[in-house]
Amino acid sequence: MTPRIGLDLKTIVKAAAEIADIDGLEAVTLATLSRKLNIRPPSLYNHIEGLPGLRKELAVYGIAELNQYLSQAAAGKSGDNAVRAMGEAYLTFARRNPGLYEATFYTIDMEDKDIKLASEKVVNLVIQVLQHYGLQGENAVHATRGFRSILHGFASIEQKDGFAMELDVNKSFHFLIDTFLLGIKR
Amino acid sequence: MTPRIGLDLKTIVKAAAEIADIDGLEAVTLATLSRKLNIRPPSLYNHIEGLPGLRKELAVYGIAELNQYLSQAAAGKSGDNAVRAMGEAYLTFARRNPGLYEATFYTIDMEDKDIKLASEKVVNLVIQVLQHYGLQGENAVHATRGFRSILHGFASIEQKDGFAMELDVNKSFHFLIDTFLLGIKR
DNA sequence: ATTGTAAAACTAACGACATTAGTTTTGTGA
DNA sequence: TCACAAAACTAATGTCGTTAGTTTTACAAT
Repeated sequence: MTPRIGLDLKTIVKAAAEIADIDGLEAVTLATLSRKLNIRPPSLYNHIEGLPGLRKELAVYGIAELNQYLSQAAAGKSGDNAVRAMGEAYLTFARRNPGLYEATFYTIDMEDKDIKLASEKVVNLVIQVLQHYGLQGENAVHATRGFRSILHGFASIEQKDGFAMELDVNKSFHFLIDTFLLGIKR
Repeated sequence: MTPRIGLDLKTIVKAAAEIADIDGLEAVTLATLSRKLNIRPPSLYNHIEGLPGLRKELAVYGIAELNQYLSQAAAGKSGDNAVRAMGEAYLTFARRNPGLYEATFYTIDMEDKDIKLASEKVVNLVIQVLQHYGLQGENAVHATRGFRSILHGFASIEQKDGFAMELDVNKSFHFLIDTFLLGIKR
């Protein structure tokens, strides 16, 4: 006896992502979300574990989406081409989904199994691409951490309007990726 | 006729910074802050313009503190030594003041005069240090943006416990700085 | 010492929010 | 048609930010 089907988690999380992208991550509340879905706030508790649960689901969804972007960008490429493509894809994702991107690193619990699993996929993808440079053992991890730092740092600062000057931001990004590629071939 | 003196802004902002560093930036509310200061929440409105105003003051204070760290680190040094010292100082600040550091880039209004002023000081300091490498015009700006991205990205990911593996985080940071220094000497 | 004054701190109240408890609705499978 | 379990609901509570209006209080001029 399968009981009635109401909202499903995917619909809820996507609605939350829309709010985050349009009005900012702070605007994602059980109140705004329930209004968008035409239900009363307590009904959400049938699907998520309160506001913290919603934020977690949003983070998992965002990390999975980011992984999609990166995988597709790197497919069929290697070396500098792959690295550049992944860099572009990362920035594109962050620009197209500012709120969802913010959710992927704001108030996330790294101990959580789902978060861990989704994150590992991204890390493994980057490690795989960087293997082309023949980095030995520890250095492969260092390089991966460095690449993530560069991408997140740039995307994050850009999102906060942190690049004050007029100068073309895309050029700055390419400069940074090139600097990384040069430095990595030590 | 100078009226009575109550709390001053510095005391308030420092108390807020303590809450942020101990319990996280989210825990900084007018309620928790007023409890810490032994006053009622509405009294805070005599000093700050609500919660948004408090967050702004916290950001300005944090950026100024960061600038202190960086200035002292770079004093008397140049080139790679200065860059490395600033990198260390940046990370040290973020580690010692996690909540305050987060406040420097979370919900900040870059249009705000005070925020702009404090930020420019940091940017100018970095530009000054990077001049040693003889970067021409645009490239100086690109390099500055890149350095900021690296530092913020690394500090931010580390703070969220984003570096899953056991491998020494400090080594990763040095690897990244070295990569940047190598790449910058193109 | 006394007193006026302006800032600072207060009480009271409101609306928005997350959350819990308990009730009603409803779709599906038997 | 009907049982039932999930889904959605109403009602209520406590916390928060904020506003309005009142009281307190320390300093400065008398």
